[in-house]
Amino acid sequence: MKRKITLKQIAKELDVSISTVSKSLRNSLEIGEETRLKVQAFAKFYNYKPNNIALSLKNRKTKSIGIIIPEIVHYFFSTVINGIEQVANEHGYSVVICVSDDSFDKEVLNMEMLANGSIDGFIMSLSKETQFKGDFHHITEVINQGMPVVMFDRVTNDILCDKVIIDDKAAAYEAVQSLIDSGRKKIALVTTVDYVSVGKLRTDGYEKALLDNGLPFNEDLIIKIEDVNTCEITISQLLHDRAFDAVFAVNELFAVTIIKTANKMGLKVPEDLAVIAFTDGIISKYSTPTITTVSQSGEKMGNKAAKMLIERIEAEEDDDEEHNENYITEVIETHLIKRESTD
Amino acid sequence: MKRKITLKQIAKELDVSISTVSKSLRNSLEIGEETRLKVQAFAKFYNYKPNNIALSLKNRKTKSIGIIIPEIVHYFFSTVINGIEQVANEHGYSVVICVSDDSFDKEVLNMEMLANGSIDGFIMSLSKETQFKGDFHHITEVINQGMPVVMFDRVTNDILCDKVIIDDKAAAYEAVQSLIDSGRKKIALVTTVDYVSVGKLRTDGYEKALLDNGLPFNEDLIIKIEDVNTCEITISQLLHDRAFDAVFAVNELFAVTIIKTANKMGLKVPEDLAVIAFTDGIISKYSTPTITTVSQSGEKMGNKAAKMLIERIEAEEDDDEEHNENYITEVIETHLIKRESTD
DNA sequence: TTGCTTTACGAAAACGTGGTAGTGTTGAAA
DNA sequence: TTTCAACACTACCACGTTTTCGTAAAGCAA
Repeated sequence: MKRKITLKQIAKELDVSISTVSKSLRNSLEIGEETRLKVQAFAKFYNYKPNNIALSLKNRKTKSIGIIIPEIVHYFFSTVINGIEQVANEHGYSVVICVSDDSFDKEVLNMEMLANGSIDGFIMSLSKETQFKGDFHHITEVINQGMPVVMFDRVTNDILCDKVIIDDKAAAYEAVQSLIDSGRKKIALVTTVDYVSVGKLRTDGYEKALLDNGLPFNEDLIIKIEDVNTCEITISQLLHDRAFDAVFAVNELFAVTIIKTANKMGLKVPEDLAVIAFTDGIISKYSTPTITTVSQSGEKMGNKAAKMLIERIEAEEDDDEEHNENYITEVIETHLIKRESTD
Repeated sequence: MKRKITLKQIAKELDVSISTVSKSLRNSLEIGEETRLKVQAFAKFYNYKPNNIALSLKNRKTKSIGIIIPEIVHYFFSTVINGIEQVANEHGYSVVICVSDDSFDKEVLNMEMLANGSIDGFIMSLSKETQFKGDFHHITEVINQGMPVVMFDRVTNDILCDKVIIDDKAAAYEAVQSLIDSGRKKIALVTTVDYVSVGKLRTDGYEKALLDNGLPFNEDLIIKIEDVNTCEITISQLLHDRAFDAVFAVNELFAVTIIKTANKMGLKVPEDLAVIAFTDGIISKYSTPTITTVSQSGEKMGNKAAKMLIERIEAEEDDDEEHNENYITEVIETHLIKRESTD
């Protein structure tokens, strides 16, 4: 077991100075050819690689970016990570991932842990609890320290930074409109609790689509679910009353649960009940029937977010203390993927 | 925008030496109370936090662990990451994630990138290509440098290190046995190509269960699939011939595809065809019918792997250059989760 | 020989930290 | 008065790099 070799050890072994070794390896003309080649050969033999940590300290750049997300066992978030990782890798960056578990405290802790020099910038999606509390001091702090932050999906207007989102309202509008176009009149919305930003926006789009089509906006048809386990009971109640003939669910887990509940009650999808889900995940593709969804390319979001962050990071290098704050919000396109759960 | 404050800056500002500041903050008795409190107040005000990079360099410990996996948009792997992250977080470690994309080159590149001081140890699952090539020099190299490595799920006997696996053979045996117990005679195995270690082991278990029960082992009933898209065609052909009445699939994607194919052909699951899948994922829970699976707790594997790695890392600190090489292989328990796809 | 330029290398600082060893002052005991 | 300990703090080193500056030796012209 030989620990990794350092410049110092090479220098000692070859009886030259550290600087000579360093320069030889970077092919500096300052060093005579003989010495240079000797050093290079030696370094190659011992498989010398510069120590990243030392480089980070010197350059004040870690070449790694931090990702803070609410969950990782989650189709959408893992596609985003995938997207980030691709771009990061292309640019020689590593990604450090922290899971907030939708907890405010964990989010803060994780950010503090990474903010002390471990990374060059953050890409994050807010935890539910953070959105609920509306407390973003940890993010402000990081930004004030000059560390770039890009938020995606679950964002907030209270923080000025680059953002990557989808037009949740428009996407919801489009989905509901398509249900209306196929003749549905009583469309339910199954959503999360209000403080999750995207839930709110999707609700807005739902409402607008109804009103624009002269349909009544009925509060009773908005079903707010905190936990997917309580979903079934609520749904079956309403289905029993035949209160709606179509449903727009803000995620595919809700959607598949609704379909299963409907099936149990002898209702057929899509004949008796049309279903559209937000977020195109793996369940929608493989459930029976397959589910019509609003696609929301996590990979694209990740790509874009990583590009924006790296651009910021590398811009800072040049301008040095001169970062211009014209933050941009990128909107990723969505489209409706029609499958069997609608007609 | 104020950059993070350092000991040096505090020292300068308060006109004391850097050591005084450092000691004051660590509550050393060497420093008089007055100075100590003054420094602490100042540090608190400017929100001083020691720089992680400098600490890493000094301590030769990064407090982060590297994860190399073939895919991230993958239920099993993401649960493993989740498990690792939990334990890592508890112990004050961060996780750096690299995706090999099942490519040998990427795996090597990623490992090299992280091995130069960025992390204290690896947790990894081999890429398909690496298993195919049988080239593990990059791993040996890392281990020789004294960096602990824990492999999980897709492992190899050619590398000596700690491992976390499930007993693929026994689990497959159990699944097939349960199909036999329910009266099935013609059981097909839908698996991946041979070089993936787990695929091989599961095949072995399948074969043993058949032979132990006096059933013929028929090569024709082993369906090797490289790409899930080709699955449907092959399957429908065999189903058409009524060649089998039960199927054991090595992953849930294969299983759900088989069920859908069977349904299209008018076959009923489980009446006409019983299905068991390896790896309990989200699809099995939500497909129709829900799928009986061999649960393989990724989270537990992640927990265990992280614990083993951190133990190694922190053992090295003490023994220093004295690591004992009695590597262990931890076998995580599996069990059959019976759902609707079997009777 | 003197003075100047090249060549080829070395010393040292810097990045931020933390521990060990050292230093100077004060007060009290011998 | 001398000596010694306690106190309060500073100096210095190491971690591994890169880079700037310095300089000795050699070569060359005058």
